[in-house]
Amino acid sequence: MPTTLRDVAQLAQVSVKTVSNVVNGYPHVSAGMRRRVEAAVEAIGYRPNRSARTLRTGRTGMLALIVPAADLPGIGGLARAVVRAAAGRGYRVVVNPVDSDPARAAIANPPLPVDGCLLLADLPAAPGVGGLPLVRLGRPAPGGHVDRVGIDHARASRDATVHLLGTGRRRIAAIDAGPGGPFPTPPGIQGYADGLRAAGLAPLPGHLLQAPSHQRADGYRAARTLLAQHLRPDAVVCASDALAVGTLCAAFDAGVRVPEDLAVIGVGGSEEGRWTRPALSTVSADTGFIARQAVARIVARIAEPHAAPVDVVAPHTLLPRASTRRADRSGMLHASR
Amino acid sequence: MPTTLRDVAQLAQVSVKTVSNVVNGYPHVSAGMRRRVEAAVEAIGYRPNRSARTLRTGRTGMLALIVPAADLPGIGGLARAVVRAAAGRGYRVVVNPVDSDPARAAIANPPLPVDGCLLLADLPAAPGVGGLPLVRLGRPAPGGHVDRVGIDHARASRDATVHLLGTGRRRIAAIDAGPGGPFPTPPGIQGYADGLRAAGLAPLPGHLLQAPSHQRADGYRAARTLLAQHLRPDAVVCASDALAVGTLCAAFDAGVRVPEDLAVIGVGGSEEGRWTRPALSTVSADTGFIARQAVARIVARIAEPHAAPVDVVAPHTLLPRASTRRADRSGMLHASR
DNA sequence: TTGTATGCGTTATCAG
DNA sequence: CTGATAACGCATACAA
Repeated sequence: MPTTLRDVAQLAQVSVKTVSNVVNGYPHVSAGMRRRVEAAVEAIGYRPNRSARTLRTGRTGMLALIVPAADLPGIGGLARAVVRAAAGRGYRVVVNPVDSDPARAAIANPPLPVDGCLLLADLPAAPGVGGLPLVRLGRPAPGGHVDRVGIDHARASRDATVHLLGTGRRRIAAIDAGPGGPFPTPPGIQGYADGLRAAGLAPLPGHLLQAPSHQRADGYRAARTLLAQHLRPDAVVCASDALAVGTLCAAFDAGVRVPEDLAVIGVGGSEEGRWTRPALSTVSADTGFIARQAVARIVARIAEPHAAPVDVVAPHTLLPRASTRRADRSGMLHASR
Repeated sequence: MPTTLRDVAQLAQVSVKTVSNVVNGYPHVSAGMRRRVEAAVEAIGYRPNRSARTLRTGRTGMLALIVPAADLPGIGGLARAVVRAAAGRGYRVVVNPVDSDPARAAIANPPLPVDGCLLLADLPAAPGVGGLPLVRLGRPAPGGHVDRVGIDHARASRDATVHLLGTGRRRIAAIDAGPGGPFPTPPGIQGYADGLRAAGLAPLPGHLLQAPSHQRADGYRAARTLLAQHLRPDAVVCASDALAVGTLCAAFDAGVRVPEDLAVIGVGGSEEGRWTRPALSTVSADTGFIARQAVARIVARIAEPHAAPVDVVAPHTLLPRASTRRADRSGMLHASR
């Protein structure tokens, strides 16, 4: 027994069009009429039928935020930021967790009645798949020309590396993750190597790891490998906070002290990193900025589907915390100053 | 230029009805016809319009999972479980993060075109708000008669308390959280007190804390208060993993060793609890069970809106990890064994 | 087994 | 400023 526009019209003794006008805030309605209709709406408890509205207008007023289904640090914070940013522009957001593998299908098969998609995570996705406007969050798509909003991961890694160098570390390792396919060099590794080179150093053999994905367990495994090296690193740059959390655990389990024996830094600025002990140093992405820009992008893309793709680089900030604290009394080889 | 059923019909030289039949898997269609139509569908790239379908049938095939917008441990895992369980019954799930305060409005104002809502978190919600079928996940609603699926929190707390007693702890404190309003005694506190009583003990004054909400920071603050007590507890039962993570951090920052000086246990069985150090002991809820039952409940509720509300109690398991490990050599007062 | 016709609740076009 | 009316794309009762 859903109540319709006609019911309201009947009760208020007006036409459907008038009710529609009132409901949609059409300006040219007399005040008296408006109040009469509003009273009827209230009395009968009318709620517009979104499906009918969508069918008619072709717009849903909803955006999908597609995220990996795994329980990863940082997703919650980004989701909240996106919801807020979208609300400011009259859009609702639904979050759509997808398993990493069938992801392609989930996107290609436009499952949700939405006006556009925000795609988080390193999911493979051709531009405009499903015919839906699409904006990537995070890393740029391997080859495709798609709108994208995110930090410069190479620079983030470089900044992290420089930070570690500044605290006296010299044997710095790196863990990146993601689909390695079309990438010549993963940006995390690239920036790390740049940072090292700028200091006249070079990555040691076996100090560059590429994990399959950004799970804490991937970071854990990679870190174990690292810590088993003959020349054990005294610091690790992780491409995400998830990897860094895994690294922290691996160090603890191996009896390696953080930050005394090993400094660890992540990328993302996730909430979870504030709640590890030692607290996790991280290169924090400005999620508010990313969310606002992403929403602005997708809105623009919806309006102008064939415009040239834009790449928005979000600012990042290094957040030094306990996990990279300078290790003054440790037996470091080249401790500076 | 969206392609419609008519376009397909025209191309395949059949009626719309036939195309509809094929698309919807109607059994009585000749094989040849089916293949012809399918070819046309493929050729033209037809995708059914969900809004039109929903308008016609009144069903969206979607469920909303309403969660708190905060970045909390455990939500991701539950969301994944719900998505899977729903997929098994032909439903898609959209996750809808809501800020804790305007939550009421977000629910009352049925925002999403869905057939039903699964409501996580301790949001206040009258039964059938928004006219949508509703199932609560987690704690039972204060007074309302609503379907609900979740563990028995009192028993979970009791089990946790008994576990701590079994490891030799005697000065056990408890931290619960949530809207305290209509609750006579929060279930977490209740079960904890029961467990203590069964061992002939009683809660010490100042050892029962009620935090405003299940944030890590709430746990942190409560734990600080606890650790500042004259008679410092040697164990804490937390009503959620989020509170427990905060407690872990508070202990670390205060120089209190876990588990030697303080045992900590949470409730939830979240992924994050596996990645703290020491790893967090927890009373793990069977999320798969909860998700399946919740979906079964909401499906039943959609079919039978006026049936009597059901309360499904999910099984829980105690997962002992390092954070409650028996402290053999510590200076405990009444160490048993 | 397949085709025709109707209406789901809205918005938009056009007169009044 | 307001009212009648035609789509929007689909599923279904009914007819063939």
